[in-house]
Amino acid sequence: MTRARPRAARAATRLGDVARLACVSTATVSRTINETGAVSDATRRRVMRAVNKLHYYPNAYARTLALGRSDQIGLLVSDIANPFFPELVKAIERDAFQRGFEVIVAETDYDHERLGKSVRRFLERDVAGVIVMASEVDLPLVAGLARRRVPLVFLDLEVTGPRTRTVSVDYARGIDEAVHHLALLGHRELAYVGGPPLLISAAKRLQAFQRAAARHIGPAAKPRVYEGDFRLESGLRAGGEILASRPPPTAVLAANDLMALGVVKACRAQGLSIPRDLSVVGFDDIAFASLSDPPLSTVCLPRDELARGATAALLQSLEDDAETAVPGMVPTYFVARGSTGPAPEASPDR
Amino acid sequence: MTRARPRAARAATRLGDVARLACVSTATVSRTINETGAVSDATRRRVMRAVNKLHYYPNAYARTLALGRSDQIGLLVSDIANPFFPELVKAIERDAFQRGFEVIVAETDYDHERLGKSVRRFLERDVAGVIVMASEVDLPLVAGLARRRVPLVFLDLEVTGPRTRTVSVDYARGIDEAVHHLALLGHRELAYVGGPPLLISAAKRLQAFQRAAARHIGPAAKPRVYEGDFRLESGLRAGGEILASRPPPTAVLAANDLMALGVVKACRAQGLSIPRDLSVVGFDDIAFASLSDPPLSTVCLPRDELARGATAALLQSLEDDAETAVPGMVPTYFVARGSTGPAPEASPDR
DNA sequence: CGCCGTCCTGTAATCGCTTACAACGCCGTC
DNA sequence: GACGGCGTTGTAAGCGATTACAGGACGGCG
Repeated sequence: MTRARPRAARAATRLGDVARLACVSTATVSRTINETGAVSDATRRRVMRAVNKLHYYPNAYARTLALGRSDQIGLLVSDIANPFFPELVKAIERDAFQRGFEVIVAETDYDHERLGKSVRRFLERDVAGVIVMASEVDLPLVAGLARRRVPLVFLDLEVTGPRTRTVSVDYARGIDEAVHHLALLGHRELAYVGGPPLLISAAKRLQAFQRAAARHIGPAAKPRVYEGDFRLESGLRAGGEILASRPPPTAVLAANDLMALGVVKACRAQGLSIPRDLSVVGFDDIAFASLSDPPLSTVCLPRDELARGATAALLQSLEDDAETAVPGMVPTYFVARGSTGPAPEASPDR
Repeated sequence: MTRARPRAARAATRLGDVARLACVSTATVSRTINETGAVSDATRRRVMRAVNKLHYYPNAYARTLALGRSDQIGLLVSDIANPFFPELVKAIERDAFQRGFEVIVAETDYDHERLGKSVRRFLERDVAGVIVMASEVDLPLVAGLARRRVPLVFLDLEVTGPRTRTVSVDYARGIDEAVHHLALLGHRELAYVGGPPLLISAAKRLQAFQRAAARHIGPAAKPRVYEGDFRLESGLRAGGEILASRPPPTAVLAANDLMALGVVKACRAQGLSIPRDLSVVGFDDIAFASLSDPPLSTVCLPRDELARGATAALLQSLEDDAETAVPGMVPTYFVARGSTGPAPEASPDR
């Protein structure tokens, strides 16, 4: 258990120490360091010398407390081990840093309890705003943030409310391109590996897929849909089921690259060749999509644009208090690589 | 620039508000919430009701300031977009959380200035300790932390000093296994793609490689060494150079998987087949090593063990003030997959 | 020479929480 | 009935910064 951790023994030097050494008041030291208020050259030099001599640096907690604001923004993601996220985190941190903010990253691990803890942590830290890129958000928790009037930005999740902005993803375009590509290659029997149906982003991807299938394959097409959880293993499992199904589909589209790679792995395990026996399309275009075996055809969701949209939207919320939420929209587009090819000649029946 | 951000308008409810509503003193509320000190049942209930009614949560900054400690530990990594790191971060966060600590992750991006900023941030946050897994550490910065008597744990970097512990990596074993494996397959001309030579971890890997080559190929073997920077692009570049060299090597070992995948990509770009034309071995065993084309033979550096070793070492530093640093040692081992095969029959000359 | 504005600096209140210390009520004991 | 101890609660002094406000020095001007 966590108990009785003692007050830290190491005593950092404080503003007062610097003040004493420089023979000035703490107010003057503060003004010098923060360049707020006039300080004579001679004094400034004296103070700076003391600062350097004592290796002083301000205590962030005291500073935040006195200032009444933290210049931190929270970023809530599902799973940093999913390679989609580090790239996003990096891009957001870069953007935020330039504007004078620091990012606290919290991970939900697709788990409601952890989500709750993360939100609480954000509140305790008094974040200036929160960017959410995790589908498993529930409303009570959003309410917690809204009550504190914390501006929110949802990525790929159309949540509306005061001080709430949205950067959404145009799934339709990229997925439509992908299905069109498959249709042109002669595929008629498609399968789809989706995310947890309760996740809105998963539902939207599925819907985009079904519309595209109806359009490009035909309204009677009833592609089979398998349920995954966005992790590789679930793609592997779904891949096994897909290969066992009759008639077997000739192409599979997965709701993210990890699951698509899982399907690929399942095929390899059965000695099948991609794209000869099965075409596979992923979603996200993570860095490894282009390195897999074979390079994965996928729908690219550009991280940089998402990040830029997110920080822009959040800062807009912070500056204007205006409720004029201009929703951002990030496009997606299909990238053809090696995992898609012509449909096999004969399908068993039909 | 960052100026004149106003004090936040949203007023959070404070301890005092709860106290007033519950008709008790702030001391009692604090004792109730933190379960420190006796509080009668009736009072506790009254306080908790007020807490819930007001949606109160404590202000982390004030709390930290009053407590004089932060229960945060710093984690310094080079690059979270390198897939080796998220897994490590995750494992460390899990471990630390169980022991009541929170992790602040800072990224150096292989850059000294950012390293400096990160260290300063740690100091301003008064972290209880720091775990470092980034090779580009320079001593002045370590000194900054040491001066504050902050316990340090270095992963894969034998830094000695007071309150400094080390978890090191036994490169020799895995790399020796890898080279032995290549030698058994008949390879005689090896090439190596290393990291920046100034990075100690890169130097150690190289040294382990050279020793292994001398042992398994012969003391006269002079494998060519190419310099990369641990990023995929540098492997791609090195791969190009390797393929252009005469006589071409028959096997390449890279100092991490990303560069190895770069080499693979370079081969594919030239229409060469792996492992028929060239065997490639990586290092780290990131999740995608097993999914690349072909699955990458690599030396596994187990993240979980590294994380466990790190948190264990840090907590030991925090609890005992003893200087009895028991250095941890994490093994590495070779994993044969599809990117290594028999050496091509005829080599052009010799 | 007195007054006033400008610059610089110091005093002290404040941010929200923890906690040492003191006070109080209640019981059981001698 | 006085006293000591225990359990509960309140008072107020920090934690280390920021900053409103006041004061002092200095120079220019009438």
